[in-house]
Formats: sequence, C-alpha cells, structure tokens
Amino acid sequence: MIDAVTIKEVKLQLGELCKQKRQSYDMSQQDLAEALELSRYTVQKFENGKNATLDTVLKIVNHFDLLGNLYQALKDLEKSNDINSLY
Amino acid sequence: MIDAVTIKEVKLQLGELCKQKRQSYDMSQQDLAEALELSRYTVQKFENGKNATLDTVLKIVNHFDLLGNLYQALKDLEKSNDINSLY
DNA sequence: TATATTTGTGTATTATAATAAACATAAGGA
DNA sequence: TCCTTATGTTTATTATAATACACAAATATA
Repeated sequence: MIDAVTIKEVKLQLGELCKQKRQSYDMSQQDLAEALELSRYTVQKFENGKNATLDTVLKIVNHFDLLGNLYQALKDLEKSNDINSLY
Repeated sequence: MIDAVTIKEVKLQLGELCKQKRQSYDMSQQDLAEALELSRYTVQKFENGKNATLDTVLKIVNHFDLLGNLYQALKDLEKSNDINSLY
C-alpha cells in the first residue's frame, strides 16, 4: 500500500523545486521576484509551500524553462484515459 | 523552431483536461464543484482557462487521481538538472 | 415541441493572494 | 569585528480569486 500524496506535500515539493532551480541559477529570492515582476514575499511564501495563484506558479515554471514540459504532460494525460493503467 | 508555449495556453489546456476528465466520469460542473466543495463558478472559470489558486487546481487534480503523478513528475524534475538534455 | 439539465454570464460580497515597507536573524566576506 | 547579503516574518493596503445569487442561452431528453 502506497501512501497517498497530499495537496500540502505537492505544494511543499513545488516550493522545493523552485528553490533548487533558483539556487542552480545562482539567484536570490529577490532576483527571481524582480525577474518575474513578483514581490519577494510572494516568492518566499511559494517556496515554503503556501497557497498561490496559477499565474504565479506558471511564471516560475516558465522562468525555469519547464512550461513546455508541463504542457506536453497535460496533453499526454488528456490522451490516456488512465495513466495508471496496468497494461 | 518550436513555438514557445505560453502561460495562457497552459491554463487553457488545464481547463480542457478538467473538462475531459469530468465528462469521462459523467459529472456536471455542479457535480464536480459539490464533490470538491468549490462553487460551480470556480470550476466554470477554471475550465475556461481563467486564473485560479493552486489549491483549486490541486483539488481537481487530486479528484481525478493525478496528484501522485504530479508529485512524482516534480520529484523527477528536481533530480535532473536539465530535463531537456540531449544526452 | 415542451421540459429539464447543463453551461455561460452578470452582480455583489467575502476571503485571501499579492504588494509594499520595515525589521530581525543568520550566514559569509572584508 | 564590522559590513553586506539572503532569508524569514510582521503589518497594512490593494488586487483579485472564491462565493452566492440570479438569469439567459444552449443542450439534451421526454
């Protein structure tokens, strides 16, 4: 039995991904906020797993060149009726 | 040269995915809204590509049993420094 | 055609994400 | 040690997502 992933865990993981990507680009929270025309507080909260808007998330995803990947993943999910198929 | 995906397109695709999944479960917007304790208007706007909160998106993703997939995809992105690597 | 259901839209209100500014703390470099 | 930078947190304000109605327009269904 695999533990179900929670919404909170996904938000925390999203924040971690942002932090890791940001640091790999050698940017501070302030740098990222300015690049995306967001406040540092918004970046700060996002990286710590708080709720955010889709626009904020996608701005960040886009900045790290992951928007195309996300789009393709969504397209794939739409095609397959059941991604968890055993076959 | 591949056209860059826009934030607007991703939001529209997210809405389409929701609509397609919802219909595959034979649910109305009202049904989905009630199941997730959201207003129908919120579901309506999301399906039509409007901005939303991360909580709303993840509630919907979770309802269609895609939260684990999303979590794993985020974990994978964190590990690989460059998902677009040619190697 | 009627009737019911679903979807799209409008308005007003409430809840909350985003912003701006300030300040504390911690870590690192001079 | 001092000075700088980055992060975390607070308070107040603004912008906007979410809600709760209502109603019109499609879209089934009898």
